[in-house]
Order: sequence, then structure tokens, then C-alpha cells
Amino acid sequence: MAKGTLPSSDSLSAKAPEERRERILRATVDVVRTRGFAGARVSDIAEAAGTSQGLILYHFRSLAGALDAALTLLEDEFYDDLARDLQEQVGPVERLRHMADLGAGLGPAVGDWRLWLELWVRALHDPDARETRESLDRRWRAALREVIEEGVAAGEFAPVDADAAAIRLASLMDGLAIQLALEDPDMTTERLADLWWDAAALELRMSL
Amino acid sequence: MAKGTLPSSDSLSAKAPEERRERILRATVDVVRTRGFAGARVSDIAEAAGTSQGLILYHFRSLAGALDAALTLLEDEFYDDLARDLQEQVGPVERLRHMADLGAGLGPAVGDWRLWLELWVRALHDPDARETRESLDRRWRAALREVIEEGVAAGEFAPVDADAAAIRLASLMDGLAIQLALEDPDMTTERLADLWWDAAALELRMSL
DNA sequence: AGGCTATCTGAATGAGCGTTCAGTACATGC
DNA sequence: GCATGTACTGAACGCTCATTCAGATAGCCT
Repeated sequence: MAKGTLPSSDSLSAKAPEERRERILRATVDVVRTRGFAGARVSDIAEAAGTSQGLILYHFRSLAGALDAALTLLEDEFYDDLARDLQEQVGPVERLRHMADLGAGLGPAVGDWRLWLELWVRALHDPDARETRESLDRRWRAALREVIEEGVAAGEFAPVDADAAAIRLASLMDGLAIQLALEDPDMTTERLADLWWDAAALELRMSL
Repeated sequence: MAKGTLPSSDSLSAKAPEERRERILRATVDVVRTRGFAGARVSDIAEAAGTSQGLILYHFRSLAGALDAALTLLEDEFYDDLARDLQEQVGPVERLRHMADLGAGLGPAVGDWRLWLELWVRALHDPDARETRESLDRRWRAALREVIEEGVAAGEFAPVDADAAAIRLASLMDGLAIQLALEDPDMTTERLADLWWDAAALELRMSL
């Protein structure tokens, strides 16, 4: 298939339309990150992706379509990254520690809190976003719960109610992260990690 | 002054322009609550306030002006309500309990979490909103810290780091409230109050 | 070679919306 | 009673922006 028809001219539209599609989606995420959902314009995305406006409407049916697709991409990558990331860690304490770092924004994929804030508010008005956000949150809480259960089973944590502990620790992370995302002078990456870690120690009765 | 010139006809534009001004501001808050900052239109506000669009631009200079003014109104009322509310409670434990209820949305003024989410995201892009949000948050955290210090002094709570405890409990409230505002099926008013109260008990070593 | 389709572009279209403006009503000061 | 200023309205203006559209290009099938 299509062997002799490789990049005929310059390396601009290098290979497939699939590639441009993805470039557009990445550009969309970038634009939302900086301008927000409400401020994202087709022209912004086109410029960021280096295409015409028309192409965005060609691939996705509308601006809303592009935003939705970008959201889905984000969700998928979140799943993959989180799973891979946690598998690299060995014990429950290490895993928990790693989740603290991820939340504080030291990890690669998660921790883009501005984007999260935007998603929350979009979820207020758009059912699609609500679904995505709920799924993302459930996934993160489940990972946390698993780590806690693992730690309890191993005797590293006290025998707490894993469900309640997970929801509390996840919520605490969200709340702290808001201040980080909003650049509250009282909050830094390190302070967030410390505050959260201390809370986890208290909640799980870790002897830190 | 203006004695014989009272409501000449029907009770429409009843008394003063000051009244209509405030009506517009309340309408603005209502619109933001339902449509969000991004979705708030001058025509929405006019309709909700029962005035012409022109009047909104007459009193405030622009849509942004009206939104800012509404934000300021909100901030002032938050201050007053919180102070009055807390003064009615007697001991530190009662006060803390009351703050749990306020956060869970049982109180009158605070607890309108949809509005809070909107404010956060607006704060991402608008310095004015950022200021307001920071001030609001600081105030709430300070109230929490005072209650904690009071309780520690009275021997009702363990001698914890009041600052860290306040920031954690405030953040936890925010995080839990997000799920409430987004109508996450896993979160209800009661569950929020319970989860938060348990965390407070743990943090402050209350013997509940 | 000659249609056919997928990909892509840039200009045109048209709707939505903030803001401006000309004008009305009414009270106050002279 | 007449001028003046404040409060207010509804229509008109003009701009921004998503979407549409008439092509351009190039591979694919026969």
C-alpha cells in the first residue's frame, strides 16, 4: 500500500491525515490550557496546530466536537499514564508517595490543574464533560483506594475504612491543588506535597 | 425631599435608582449561578432584573463592570454573613460544627458551590476575580484557624499546628464540595458533612 | 488517461452580542 | 414655566466568530 508515494515534497504534511488530526487535538488541549474552554476559538486552535480553520471543522464537525474529542484523548491518556506510572512503584508506601508527587504536579501527565479546573466548570453545563470528569475522578479514587487496601493488608497502614480514606485524600488533593492552580501566594508545590503527605500519615496512621 | 413625588403611577419603578441598581446586581449573581460567567449575557441579566439592557450599561459601564460589581457584593455579604453566623455559636466545637454545616450547603449565604467553581475559573484569567477569590479564601481559612486555636486553648482539641490544620480542613471542604456541586452520584450533603467532620475529629483528635 | 474521493484551504456568510445613541419622562433649581 | 440633569428605554451599529462553501491538490481505481 502506498509505498512509492511517501512525502513527495517537503516534510510539511508529512504522512497521514491521522497525524494532522492528532496535531489538532494536542493543539486544542494546549489552547484550553491557556485560554480556557470559554476562551478557545477555532482560530486559536488552527494557529496552534499550523493548519487552516477549515480543517478543524472538516475533521471534527464543530468547535464543540473538537473540544469533546480533545477531552476524550485526555481521558485515555490519563488512564494509561496513571496505570503505567503506578506499576513502576513497588510497595504501597512508595505508590502513595508517588501519588502525592503526581498530584503536586511533579509527574508527567496528571497534575495539570488548570485544565482540571476548566473541566469542572465545563462539567457544570455540559453533560459530556460531566461524564468525563466523573470517570476521571472515579479512576483516581479507585487507584488511591487500592493502594490503601494494599497497605492495610500489608500491615503498613492501620485498618481504616479504605473508601472513606480514599475519598478524603483525593478531595484534599483537589482542594489544595486549587490554590496551586490559582497561584495563591500561600501555596507551593512543596507545601502541597507536605500538607497532603502529613494528612495521609494521620489518616492511615503511618509512622512517618 | 421628594415628598409629594412618591410612586406616582403603579409600583413598578417603586422608589430609588439605588434599588434598581441592587436588583440588577442580584440578577447578575443569579445569572452567573445558572449560566456561569462565560454564559452570562447582558440580555439575561436584563430579563432577570426586569429592566432594559441599556440600564445595565448605564449603571455599570460594561458587562464586565456588572460582573465585577456583583462579585464585590458577593464578597461583602460573605464577610458579613460569616461573621454574624459564627458569633451566634458559643463554644469552639459548636462553631466548628456550624462551619461543617455551612460548607455542606445548609447555611444561608455560603455554600453556593457552583458559584465558587465559576469564580475559581474566572480567577484563572481575570486578576480582579483572583483577588476576590483569594480574599474570600483567606477569610474562611482565618475563621477556621481561629476556631481551632480557640479549641486548642480550651483544651477541647489537641495542640496541633493550627495553620496547617486550617488549610487542610478548608481544602478538604473545597475538594468535597466540588463533587457536590457537580452532582457526583457518590456525594450528598450528608456524606460531605460526615466525611468532613470525621476528618476534623481525626485532625484535632476530638473524642467524638 | 480520466473520473472519484479524501484532504485541505481561504474567502464569504450570517448570527449573536456588547456597546452606542437619540430620545422620553420626570423631578429639581431658577 | 423653563432649563437642566438623572434615570431609563429600544433601536441601530459594528465586531467577533463559528460555520459554509467553492474550489485546489493529489492519490486511487478502472
